[in-house]
Amino acid sequence: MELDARKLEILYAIIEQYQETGEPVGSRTISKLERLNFSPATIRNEMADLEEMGLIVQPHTSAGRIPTDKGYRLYVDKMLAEQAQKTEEPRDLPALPMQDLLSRRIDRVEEMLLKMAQILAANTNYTTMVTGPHSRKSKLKFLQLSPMDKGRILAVVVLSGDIVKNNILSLDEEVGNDELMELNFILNKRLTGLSLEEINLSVISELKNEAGAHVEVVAKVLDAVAETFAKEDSYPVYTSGAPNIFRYPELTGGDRASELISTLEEKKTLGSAIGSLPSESGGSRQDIQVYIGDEVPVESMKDCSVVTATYSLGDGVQGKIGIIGPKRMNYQKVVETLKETMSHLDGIFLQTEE
Amino acid sequence: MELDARKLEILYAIIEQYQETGEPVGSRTISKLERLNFSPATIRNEMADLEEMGLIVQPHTSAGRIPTDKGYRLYVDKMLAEQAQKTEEPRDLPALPMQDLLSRRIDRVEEMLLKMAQILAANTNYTTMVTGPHSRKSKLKFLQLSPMDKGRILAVVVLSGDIVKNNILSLDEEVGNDELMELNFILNKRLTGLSLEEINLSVISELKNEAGAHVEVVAKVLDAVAETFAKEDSYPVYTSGAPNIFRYPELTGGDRASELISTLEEKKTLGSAIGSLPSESGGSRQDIQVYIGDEVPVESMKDCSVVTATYSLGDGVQGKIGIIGPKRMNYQKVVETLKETMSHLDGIFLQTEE
DNA sequence: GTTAGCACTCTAACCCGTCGAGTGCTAACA
DNA sequence: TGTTAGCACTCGACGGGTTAGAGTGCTAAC
Repeated sequence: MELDARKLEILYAIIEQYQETGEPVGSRTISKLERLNFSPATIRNEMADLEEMGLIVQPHTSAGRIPTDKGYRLYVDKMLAEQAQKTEEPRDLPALPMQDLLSRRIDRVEEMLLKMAQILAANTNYTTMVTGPHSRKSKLKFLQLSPMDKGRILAVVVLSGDIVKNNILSLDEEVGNDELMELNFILNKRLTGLSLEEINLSVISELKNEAGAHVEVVAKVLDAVAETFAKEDSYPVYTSGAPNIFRYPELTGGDRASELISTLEEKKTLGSAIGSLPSESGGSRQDIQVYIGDEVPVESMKDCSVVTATYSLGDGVQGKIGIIGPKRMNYQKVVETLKETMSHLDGIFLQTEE
Repeated sequence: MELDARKLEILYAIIEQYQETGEPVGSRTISKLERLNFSPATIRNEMADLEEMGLIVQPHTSAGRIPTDKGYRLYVDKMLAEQAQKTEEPRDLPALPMQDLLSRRIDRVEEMLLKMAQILAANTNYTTMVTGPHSRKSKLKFLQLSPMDKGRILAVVVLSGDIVKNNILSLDEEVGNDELMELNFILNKRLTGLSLEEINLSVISELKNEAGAHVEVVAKVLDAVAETFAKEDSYPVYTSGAPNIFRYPELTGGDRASELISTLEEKKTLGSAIGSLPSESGGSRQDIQVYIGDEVPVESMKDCSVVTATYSLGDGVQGKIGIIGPKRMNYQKVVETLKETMSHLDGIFLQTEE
């Protein structure tokens, strides 16, 4: 079966119509379009072919057609190819209010990411998630021990990408102020610039030697450092716009809504599922992936599509932004919005890193 | 109309039955209970009286009865009074797995609160929210400036209650390491132990004098301190168990589910609504409040009940824990669980503050 | 290759009768 | 006087039958 230009036109028309209404699209509706001014009967013939090719289906006999995953895939691939062509976008989308993010003093990356998730959710009417920045290649930028109370010190650990984490350490022994300064110096000297793998036994034993009496402190600090590197909770996940799923009846039937909301609340699972998706920075500079239906690696999202982008803070530190919506989401708008967001982010980092 | 003991018994029986099933309760069901072994007709007479008193209603003619807000209120007040009586609880509830929290090194209060919300949600099958600790009387414990990159320094601000916040400050001028140490010393000397109100103009101008050339740094640090004190985002709100609302059909009909989830996602609004509830630590030591239906100060929760407890980290630093469920929630269990949680918390803080 | 016509199918909406749960009322009973 | 049995009544839930409308596939004509 040949997939000629007209069939494609019809497929796209069905997809776009279905995106708007969420209702199966009939032949009459299509035949009313200017660019496809044929009689319903003709359209029906073509639709039968499209169905045979597995691009559309009928939910039941005598209903209109809706696109299949395969149909969407065709549509999306075409669109992505076209987007790659035109380097300069007409940018007729309403500009995102990202200026806020830009102009604000960006002191905590995490806060900015949450804000970004919120803006994206509000603008797209889909659900968004952002994984915090992380990296295997991430390095220790510096660490700082400060006295707090009797018996407790504050250890601040900073990784590349400005990932900051505080740890309050309770000590059994008493450590004087000067000694703490000394420890600070030693620790930074030995550890700064190292990645997690590079902090091996030999480094540790050297450190312990130098630390002299304060082995306990060193051990606890190293724990804290390890924890900062560790995925488990230095891998925050921000979500926003969860209630948007209620806009799409096909996502809220049965227990689906409950399952989706649960998945979104379980940020750890979500983060590792989405965060570990490959970021094939192969071809284009813009690294945007589209997962449709069954392609989504999360069980409860098999009725959804997910569009992800990878952002990068330099030094190999990166994270993912995901937009989660119904399979009939407006891929075009989502992809463009994400691209725009990525350039904003680049702007911010050029400015910050300088 | 007299509200005698038997009427009360019947009311309680209706409430308890309705808690289990969520279905209107008929006279036959009640008459089958051992302690109320009367004929359905007798029960019906009593029920008619209870309805006249506004304690129960029929959703429609010829349906069973369900409790009104007023009915619940009576029930809850009675229960709270009884709880206040017996000082020693039999504690037949399954123990909460709070040991994890206790045994873990508590380095970040916020993390512990989130964990607590999760445990409570999992144990009660309701939705929980916890507002982060805050206080008008909160004091600056200490602050620490450290060099990060060229032109940027890390300012760590610690308030009483171990509220820690990081701020990355971008400076126009270059500040040497020794100068930074000096600034550190000056700032801590002047500011440690002060509350937000006490950091007034005279303190600030003194500081600026002492700082000499580095007025810019001082200004930015003060900004950072103010921000840490400020409610807006040092007032985090953690929620957990949002999907639990789907267990209760009366909360998910129509757009209610969507509105509830939205409210839970808008943590700021939620936090200020719940967080600003009075914590009348008047009578009992255990400060537990129950809000039923319309008493809940959040529009989208008028079909819910909310039970709150106030926790306190000493030094006037406190926050709230809220449990959100249907009006037919198991108040008894929720109140007891909250009480247990509060004693756990007390345990943790006695240990920490020591 | 396109179109009009037609018979067919399926869903959604509606009506209607039935069933069962539950009520209120009354009259009889202890 | 409080309790109970009996009875007529009401209402929601359920199932079946009908109808209206949307949309299809097929065939024959253009």
